[in-house]
Amino acid sequence: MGRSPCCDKVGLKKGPWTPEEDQMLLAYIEEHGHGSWRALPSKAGLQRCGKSCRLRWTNYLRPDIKRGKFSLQEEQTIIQLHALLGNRWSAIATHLQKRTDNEIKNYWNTHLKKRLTKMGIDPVTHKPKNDALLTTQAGSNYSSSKSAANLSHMAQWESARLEAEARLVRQSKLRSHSLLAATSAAAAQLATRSSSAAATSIKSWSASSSINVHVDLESPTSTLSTTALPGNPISSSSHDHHEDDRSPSIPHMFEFIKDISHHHRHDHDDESDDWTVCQLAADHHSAINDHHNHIAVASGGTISCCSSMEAGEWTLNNKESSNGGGDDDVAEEGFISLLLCDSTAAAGGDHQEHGSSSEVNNNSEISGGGNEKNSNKDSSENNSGSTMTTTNEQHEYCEDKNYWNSILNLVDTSSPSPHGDDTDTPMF
DNA sequence: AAGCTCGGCAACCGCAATATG
DNA sequence: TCATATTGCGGTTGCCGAGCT
Repeated sequence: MGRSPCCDKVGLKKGPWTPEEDQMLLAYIEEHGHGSWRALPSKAGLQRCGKSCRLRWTNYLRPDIKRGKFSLQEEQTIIQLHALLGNRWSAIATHLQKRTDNEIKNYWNTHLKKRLTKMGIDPVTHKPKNDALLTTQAGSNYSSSKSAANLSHMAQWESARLEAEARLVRQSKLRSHSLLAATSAAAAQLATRSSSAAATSIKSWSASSSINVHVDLESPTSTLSTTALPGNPISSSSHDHHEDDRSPSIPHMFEFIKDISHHHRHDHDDESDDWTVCQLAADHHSAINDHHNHIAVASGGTISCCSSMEAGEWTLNNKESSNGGGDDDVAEEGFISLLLCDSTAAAGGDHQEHGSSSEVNNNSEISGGGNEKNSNKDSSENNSGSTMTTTNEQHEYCEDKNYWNSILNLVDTSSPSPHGDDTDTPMF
């Protein structure tokens, strides 16, 4: 049968820890390690439950915890990651070394959230709060499309991201089990399974973000189909799109990330990885804007986007990279790092392998910025005339980019660096 | 000086996922 | 396979100190 009953909570102390208790816990863990938290309190002579001990250790006593004021860099990272991950504090904490999820959560709730709110930014969606107002008041096509774009951009972003994450995870698993994963049959099977995983993820995400997304799990072509429900302008579908679905939001997000990277690592000699990712991102957006595009993320952080006139079918450009198999955490870590253009963290990801013909990025266009990149790709690969759309997108894209710039700039100005060494770092 | 309000943070609670017998 | 323990996580609470009236 199951395990022995859990510790009863009768007679166990609650509330703030005393220095003596801290000392007892520390001494015990230093000597024996924590092992089983359930058994620890009695062994250590503490009148606490194991859960309380674990919490105290992980959030306070652990020696590798950095305490004190958050640096500007840390604030930036938290905001970035929160925009990407939402309230997944533990995931955010993994990217902020020596900070606990609890600390980050508290800091967000007490500082950053309020700051964004003050600035008129919804801290949940990271979008201007007056979007809805604009929609209802203006009523013009442009305003509608802009607000729809703003509404949909996070949805599209999340959908694409989750799909990519799921694909990375699946492929990592697959590769760890077989060296023959590169066969087309395996790739097709992988695409099938990852679509389901992504669909589940998207369902989960849409539930948490109060956005209704219908996921068609029955597609015989392994198509991830997310269709906006009536009244919801959001659609991340690779098919079944409507006019309103076109959104410049993805590039603005990626441009945002690109700028973060450019700023954060401006002293790096080789920024090609950053640009590669951002170029990929821009292409990714182009692919999404095209109603019939394929997006594939191969293992090791290699992202491939390929365009097709065929109705939304997800394909996988299965590129074996040199870093071998990895576990799910590594895959996710790599992808998040990829999103953050953090080549240091993503060093194992070989995402510089981007020159294959199946991929659409082209570093020679870097200096042109995201707009040019998008339109270049659109014009070269999407022959379904999108000139007008592209022009509008560029306009809205610039506004969206300004939005992200303004967020971080305002955060910057409203939060003077405790170190006073960030004056040369315009956030974006 | 006393009372009140508010912000920050440590800790608790409850749920979900995972591990184990 | 199932039941239960354990662990991890995110939301929430409540204490405490600082600032204000």
